[in-house]
Amino acid sequence: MASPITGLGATIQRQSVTEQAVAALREAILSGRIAPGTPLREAALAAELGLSRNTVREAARLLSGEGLVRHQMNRGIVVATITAADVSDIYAAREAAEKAGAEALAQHRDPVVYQQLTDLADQIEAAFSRGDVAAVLDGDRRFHATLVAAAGSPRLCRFHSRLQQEQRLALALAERSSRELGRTADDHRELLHALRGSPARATAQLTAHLQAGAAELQRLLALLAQRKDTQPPDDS
Amino acid sequence: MASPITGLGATIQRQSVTEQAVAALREAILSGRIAPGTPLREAALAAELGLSRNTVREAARLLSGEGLVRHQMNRGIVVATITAADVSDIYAAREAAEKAGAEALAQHRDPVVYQQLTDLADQIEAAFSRGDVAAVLDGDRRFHATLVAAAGSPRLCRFHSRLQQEQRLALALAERSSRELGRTADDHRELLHALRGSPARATAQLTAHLQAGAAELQRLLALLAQRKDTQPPDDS
DNA sequence: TTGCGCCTGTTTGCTCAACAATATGACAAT
DNA sequence: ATTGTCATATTGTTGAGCAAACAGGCGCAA
Repeated sequence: MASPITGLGATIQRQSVTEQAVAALREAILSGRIAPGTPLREAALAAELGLSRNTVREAARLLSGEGLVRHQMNRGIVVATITAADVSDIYAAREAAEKAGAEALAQHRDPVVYQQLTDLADQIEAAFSRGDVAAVLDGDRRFHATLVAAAGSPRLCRFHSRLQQEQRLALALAERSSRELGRTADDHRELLHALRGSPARATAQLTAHLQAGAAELQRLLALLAQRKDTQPPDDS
Repeated sequence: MASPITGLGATIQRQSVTEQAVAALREAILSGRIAPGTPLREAALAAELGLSRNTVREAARLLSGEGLVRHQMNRGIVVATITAADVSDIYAAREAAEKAGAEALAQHRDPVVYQQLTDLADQIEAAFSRGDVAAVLDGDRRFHATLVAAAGSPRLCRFHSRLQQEQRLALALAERSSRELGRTADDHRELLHALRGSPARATAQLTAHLQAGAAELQRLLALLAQRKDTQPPDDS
């Protein structure tokens, strides 16, 4: 209707200051530069980001919708913290979403998706063998996101990516923490193989994969908590 | 830890003005008092609600996170509209969530949940037989919410209720529109029966139930759109 | 010591007023 | 019919400001 010339649809998009603030804060939080539990002082943020307090407040409301931040009446904004209960909840929800993807994939058997998954499994393995933890985690995220995308539901994808975001928040501190994720070596290959098989096998393997992941994250979380308890004064 | 006396946990909670505004707007939107597609003028809203424009903006950001409202850069806030594509998306996502609930239920077979579902099915039937459309729809929502709750994942529940909210938005206008939902008579009894049976039967029936619902909503939506096209000047 | 009220600085919740940038619709010019 | 121009409405964002709520320290009484 409006653009019969070329496929240039929604290419142009400006970013409001608020949106930029959201992006900046999200990045800072997810990268672990702002630790979970940290109170966010509005005035300080406004000063640091070089914008008004009102704008910061709007940004915070957006982030609150993403679950990265929590508002406490008259007490301000706090970076969300992920408890053990949250972790199991997140993984339960992920399982629901990814099972939908696996089932859809088992039906349409789209070769493109399989190709993407194979590539990602390769990338993960490569990253793993060269000890690039961040790349492994990123690959893992994309692998599972692709799986969910196979269901073809944008809302499910958004939900899932929100879950992944929260999960990422959980290990924001441990992001570059050693080889705790030893299992991820060829786990994805195995999962991919199962995804090529019968639906039952696929979902079973998926469940196992996720439960292993959840358990591992739980363990890592407990470890971190313990470390925090042992050496409270860490300021240098 | 903090309240060892009685189960009074988070009973006390104040509502900020912003939250009240959110509640008021949400109610107005879901009840159909503000039609989908309506632009929300900040100044007008501020005046009507008796608060500042900035607060309205914050509330809008919150609602945007709920998907009830959309922001368009320099063009303002618009009540979200649900397209046919959205409807199928919503139902696909709902299916994923509710299947998780059905599977969990098939495992633990919690009699309490079955009881709740039975009660709700009764309520729905009663409401249906006395022609109370709103009550039928409400019962339907609660039935499916209870099913999802059986999975025991708060995040999944929130996601599902958000989906239901969007769905509700879709038929905000048609809420009291006749007996279009004839099928809902004992459909839930049937579904409940299947939920008591094997997991396979349960999910199959659930899929059927939801697809029927989606189709019906699509039809109703098309009908409304057509009606809109036929008599554009409806102002009396 | 423990518990209590009181005071004080800090931070939030919210308002108000203002201004630049942008969109929108009408109108004139081509 | 298309384009340029312009007035108007609305948004994006700022900055200041104030009342209320919180947090922590201090002193006083039990």
